Amino acid sequence: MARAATTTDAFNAVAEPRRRQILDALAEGERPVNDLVELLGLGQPQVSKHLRVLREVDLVAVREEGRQRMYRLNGQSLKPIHDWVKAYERSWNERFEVLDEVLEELKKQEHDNGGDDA
Amino acid sequence: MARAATTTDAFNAVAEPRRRQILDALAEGERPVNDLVELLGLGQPQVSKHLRVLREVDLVAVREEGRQRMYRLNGQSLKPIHDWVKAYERSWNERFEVLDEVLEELKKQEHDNGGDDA
DNA sequence: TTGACATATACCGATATCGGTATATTATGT
DNA sequence: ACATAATATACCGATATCGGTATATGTCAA
Repeated sequence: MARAATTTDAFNAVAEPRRRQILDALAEGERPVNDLVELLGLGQPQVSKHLRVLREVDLVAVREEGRQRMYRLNGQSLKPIHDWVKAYERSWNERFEVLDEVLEELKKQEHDNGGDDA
Repeated sequence: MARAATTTDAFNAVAEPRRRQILDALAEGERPVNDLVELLGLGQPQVSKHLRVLREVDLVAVREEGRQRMYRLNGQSLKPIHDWVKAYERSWNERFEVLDEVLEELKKQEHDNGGDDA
């Protein structure tokens, strides 16, 4: 077995920085491939391949317009990632520190009351 | 060039589901390696290797205790991921829908006023 | 010191990747 | 019909990965 395919997950697809760059660009609106080629300074085939990966995990969608393919973002497919990291938010967010202190205090009081449940 | 090393990024490290599982387990508190081996149902060497990757991107830290290595979470290293996806939150969050409608309305009014800047 | 336990590392084979180059496909304009 | 533009696909070489197996390292206990 090797590493999981990039097309397995949003997690795997988004691990590649170029693909994150593409999503960031599309966040501002629909774009044809050549726009992205210029923006990334990467070869056209490479960009097309990255877009294929993003399509396969449903992070982007395409619309044909003449000989151009207009790519647009589908941010919803990032939700699983967001949901997962969100759970760790308290690790760095000061907003939770007060709450944590309160909980700690409650726990201490409970302990001071002794273990008897009567 | 090949795919970026798993130890490049939190993004790359976390793309592997086993490693996410490990972090989830450590979120509940410090654990020795063997605990994780049981939890994941994976070979001990494999777990050790996943832990190495997580260490290298600073997602976990170790503490020696006798012949055991107690691993603990360092959630702060997930912040870059959180920050990145957070920007896309409006794509699925209803909370933003009202705001988006307002902005859309403003844009329409601006357009109705005509393009002359006098 | 000898043996058992806990963990890390070395090596292997299979595989999917990434950028590059060349080429196929489809649409437009003349 | 022909050339050109926009995009997709095929092929290549290099590489890092993942699980598996075997082994090294270090610690405790008898």
